[in-house]
Amino acid sequence: MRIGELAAAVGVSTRTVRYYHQVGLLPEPERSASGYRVYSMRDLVLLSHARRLVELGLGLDEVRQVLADEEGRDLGEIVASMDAALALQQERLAAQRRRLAELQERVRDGRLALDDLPDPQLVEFFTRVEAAGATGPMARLDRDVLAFVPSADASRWIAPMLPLLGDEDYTRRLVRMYDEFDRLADVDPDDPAVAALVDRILDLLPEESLRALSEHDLVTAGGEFLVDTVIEELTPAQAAAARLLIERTRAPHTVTQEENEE
Amino acid sequence: MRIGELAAAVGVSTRTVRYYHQVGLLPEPERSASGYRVYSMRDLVLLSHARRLVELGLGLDEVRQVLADEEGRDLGEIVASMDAALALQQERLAAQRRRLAELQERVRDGRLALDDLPDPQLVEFFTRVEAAGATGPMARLDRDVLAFVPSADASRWIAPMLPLLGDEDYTRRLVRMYDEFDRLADVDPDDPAVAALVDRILDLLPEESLRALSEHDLVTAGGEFLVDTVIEELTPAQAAAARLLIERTRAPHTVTQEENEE
DNA sequence: CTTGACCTTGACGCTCCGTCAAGGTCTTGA
DNA sequence: TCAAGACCTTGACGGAGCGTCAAGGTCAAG
Repeated sequence: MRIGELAAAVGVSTRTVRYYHQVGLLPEPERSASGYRVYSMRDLVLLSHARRLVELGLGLDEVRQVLADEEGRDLGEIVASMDAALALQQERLAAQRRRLAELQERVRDGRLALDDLPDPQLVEFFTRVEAAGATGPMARLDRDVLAFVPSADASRWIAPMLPLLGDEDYTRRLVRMYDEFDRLADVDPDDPAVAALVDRILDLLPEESLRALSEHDLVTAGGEFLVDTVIEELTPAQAAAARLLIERTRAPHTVTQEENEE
Repeated sequence: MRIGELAAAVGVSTRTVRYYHQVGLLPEPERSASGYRVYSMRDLVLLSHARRLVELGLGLDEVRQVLADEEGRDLGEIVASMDAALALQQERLAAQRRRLAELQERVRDGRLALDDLPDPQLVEFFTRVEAAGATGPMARLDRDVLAFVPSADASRWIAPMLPLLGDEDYTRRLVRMYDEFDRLADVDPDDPAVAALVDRILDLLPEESLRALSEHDLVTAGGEFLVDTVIEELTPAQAAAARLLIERTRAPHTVTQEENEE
């Protein structure tokens, strides 16, 4: 039997057989006068045994060990650990399919799949706010941040605002807020418009949102760097506003003016 | 944000991020004066979105397509086909675990895991025959052949002999048969011992086995080459015996002498 | 100023083979 | 008998998704 026949009989390629010789998984057989490999039934059995193990998922070196160990004693252990690994994979697969189903659902009814917010409440919030006209850089940045922050935190922050979106006037003011933040871009950091905007924001956001933000804020949620990164993307005046906002939410926000002396 | 922070935030290595740039999965960000890559929140969101898709099992080029399609319209299709693929994987996993469980069982009680016969009846047959002393080359070859032939065929051939193994005398004669086949090695192909052994074998094997062998013989079961290969492993006299045996089982074996004029 | 933690590009390694390439060999049919 | 076509040989590269040096340059802290 030559290599092609052997390979065909077991259902692998000749390259595979040669590779198995190369890595010592199968013994090199005798050669014919012309240098061809000549195989026997023994090789056929060895190869098909090896393939069974490979197809069960063992790596080639594990197979080599099993084939080398005339007893194959610890094959039991190997199999047991493989089974454990498979069970774990099954769980992961099931979890993946669950997530896929979720994603599928989101793709179907809400069409924003790309920027993939981690929570349906966030999706709803930004869908509505963007529909109302908040499409500038600051709205985008806000959305990006919320897409990254753990969704439990983010929704604690956003959820209290959802009912308010029924009020058209409120929504308009939210949009204006984003808008004014954008327009802060070219302003001087010491301009009173900065503090004024922060005041308006503190006024606009529901208490619960502010409390959620202060208790579990960006620093503890996303790591220190997150705040820094966000602020670095802003112009100086915008950065000043952001820092001020954070500081004011951290202190009980009812006590606003006394503590801030800068 | 520099590459290390970005990577840590998303939970990948810096090498991964650079690789994603290299393959165009993520846009190269701005560089600082010193050449460091500087990332923004946008990149953070893009990367973590990409990772979600990768962890769901998409290949990197699929992820690139999804990210490139700003709309991501056919993401629905992709997700659907992925789900199908996952379902298929789940089935395969389940099947693998079943096979693993079988193997585990075989490893536990019958310890012959190495030569891994495909059928418990074959295992029993050879366990008993070898225990009775058939350990020579011919017995080994027979086992190898049976290990390779589809197990349904092989067991149709072997099963009728199992009950006979209860008879010690019968078993002894089986062992002698293997033995004599081995001792045919150095004999001349024309020696009358060849035909004599074949007669004894035909006499010894149960009719059902012979019928199974003739109806569904090695040629149709394992392919032409199998017979040739086996015969090439034998000495001339053994080969002659094998050929004679095959021929005699093919013809109704009750009519033995008349047809064979060679 | 030195250390140590980062960053840069470039290159090789890993698994399990697939896929040429550049030959030599065997079988078959005209 | 000779050519064609199917096989065989070794050797080398490719590839998916990064890990892991190597040989430098940068940055913050002590």
